[in-house]
Amino acid sequence: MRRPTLAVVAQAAGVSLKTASRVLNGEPNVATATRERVQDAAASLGFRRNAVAADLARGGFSRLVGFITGDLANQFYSALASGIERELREHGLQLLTASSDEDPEREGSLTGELLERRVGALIVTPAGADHSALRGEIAAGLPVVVVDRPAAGMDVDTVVIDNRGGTRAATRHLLAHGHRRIAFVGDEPHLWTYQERSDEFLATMRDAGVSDAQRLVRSGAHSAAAARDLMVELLAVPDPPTAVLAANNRATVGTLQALRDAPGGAGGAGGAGGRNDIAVVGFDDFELADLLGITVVAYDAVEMGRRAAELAVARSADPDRTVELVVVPTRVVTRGSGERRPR
Amino acid sequence: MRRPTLAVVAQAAGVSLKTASRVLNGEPNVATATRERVQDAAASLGFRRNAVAADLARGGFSRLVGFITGDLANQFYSALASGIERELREHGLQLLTASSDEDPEREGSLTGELLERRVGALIVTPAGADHSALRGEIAAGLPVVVVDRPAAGMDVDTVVIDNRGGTRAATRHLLAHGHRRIAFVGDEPHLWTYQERSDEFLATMRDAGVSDAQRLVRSGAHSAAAARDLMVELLAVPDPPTAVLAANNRATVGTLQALRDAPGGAGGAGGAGGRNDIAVVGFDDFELADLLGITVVAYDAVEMGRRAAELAVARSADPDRTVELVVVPTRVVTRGSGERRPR
DNA sequence: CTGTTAGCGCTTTCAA
DNA sequence: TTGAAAGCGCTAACAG
Repeated sequence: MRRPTLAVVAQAAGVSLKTASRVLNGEPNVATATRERVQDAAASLGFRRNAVAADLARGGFSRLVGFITGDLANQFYSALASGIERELREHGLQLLTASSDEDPEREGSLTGELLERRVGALIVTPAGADHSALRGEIAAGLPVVVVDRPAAGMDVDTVVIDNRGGTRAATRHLLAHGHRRIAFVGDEPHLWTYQERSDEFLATMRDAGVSDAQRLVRSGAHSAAAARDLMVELLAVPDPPTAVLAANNRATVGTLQALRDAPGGAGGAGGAGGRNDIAVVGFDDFELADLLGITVVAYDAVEMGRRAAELAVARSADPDRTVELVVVPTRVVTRGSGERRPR
Repeated sequence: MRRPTLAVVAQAAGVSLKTASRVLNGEPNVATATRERVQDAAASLGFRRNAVAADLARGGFSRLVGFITGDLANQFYSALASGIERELREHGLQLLTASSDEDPEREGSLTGELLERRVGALIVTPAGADHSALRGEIAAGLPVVVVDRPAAGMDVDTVVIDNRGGTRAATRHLLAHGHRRIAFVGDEPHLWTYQERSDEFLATMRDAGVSDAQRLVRSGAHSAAAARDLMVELLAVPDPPTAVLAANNRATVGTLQALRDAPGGAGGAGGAGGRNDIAVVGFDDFELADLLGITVVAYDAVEMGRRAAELAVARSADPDRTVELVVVPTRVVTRGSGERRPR
């Protein structure tokens, strides 16, 4: 597939290459007649400017922004991508996505590939703890924005959820409904978000005078299945919980499955479970939480992506601006499951 | 941010530009000593090859594949994107995504932008009916693959769901459980998927001896809210339905909301609704359908994306291969809601 | 208003 | 085994 070049268009229109360039880029100082001649030629030849060549000529940078994330099939990441893409588009930039599958090594090689593509900026949800590759690029002046988890020890623009605020609000919500025995079902303990959320949970419980909250804290709920197992176990401990704070959406699903399948409880037929006497609040909103009547800590993931892209654009424009930390607010959405009182 | 170029590396290594190029591209016929010298120089200078320049020199085509879709925040599309990206990566290609918001005009301009970026292929979920822009590109030799909906009147590689097969299976499933009064809640009537599904629904009903099935067919359920309204109305007609086929995931959600909020029925407390005597089968699987006990027609959206990317790659390799139509199979996943019998 | 002349960073002949 | 030179398609001065 051979496309007509600017030179061909220029020749067809009987003008110089530069004049054709001016017309096709909408630059001023071209006679109307000439302009039309060029436009006609371009149209009839089916000309499309070559953005690759243009970027190269302009100094080697493309109008592409890279986004390296865990997996686009995950709702949270795709919401981020959607927000990023929207914001970039406002600035005439395009989004280049790559999935790391949360594998630090893969993240490294993807970073390399995107850099070879000369992306103008990079947005990353860091999988690993080693950001040495990125550090070099940042030092070299590449605008980098980190989303969802901060990059330890790096002075870089960051967008994160208000994990502590959300956890505190959720915990207080359950406390306010009379619960004292509250379980916490969290993700892998090495994750930053786990640490933030579990820490704040314990602190809030302590402030409320519950000193042995640690007793009902569990980690490892990276999948719904794992969460279910954890919840099954929690239901069997002495002095079992009357309420649960599920610290991510898979934890919430697993928790609900365990409660549904649990024997005893107040009965009830619906999806809310066999143990629908136990209060549940989930971190992360999800489609159908409404239908299931699940109270959650919600936040706007699309907006998070948008803010990240905004930071990337801002830093491209001014490499010397001070590093910014954006904390996305959360809110408790009450839908019933979190308002049950202990019996 | 000024990056070292090949020329700089070559100079540092004391070789010609071409030799450096050979080394960095892993080409043969370079003395081992020379090779090492170049590699050292590249490493210490932090050299990264410029893929933009390389592609340009090689003939103007980038190793990028464009994906134009409705909205990445939509689960279905992001699953497609995930599958596409995975497959492309196998072939050393990168994914460039753009959201059209289902706006044909926007789709057109995005197509233009991606073409300017000289994508090597284009994967599209067509929003509009006018594919004239694409047609020209295809004629010019650009590999184009269409996903989810066929592009009317265009001879192009296509990946679609087995809409008719899935609908038939779902309808028969409900018929087999004794239902005759089955409602169909579908998307916007102008959508190809709506037509396929509603057509097949009516045909299957007719085959089963139900000639007035049209009576309970509704369209316009593009959002859950719209679907809910439609279902509320359906519950109020004379001889109301004893079962519902919700023809997309938003329709399913809305239907369930309407059933939950409906007065009367067999009672019950859970998310399955106040009218949990009415059977429900949804087209499209969704997270938590399991928890809600919803029977659905499921298919693998990630696999759809993968197949689409596969076709794009195949056509890039061989522009003259015959056009292919991939029909992704569906299966009925029984979870309870579709197995209720009419009372 | 319009054209000429150099590149951008790399690949690709074709020689040496 | 290595290198010199000529582009890829476009933009960016600087002249006319």
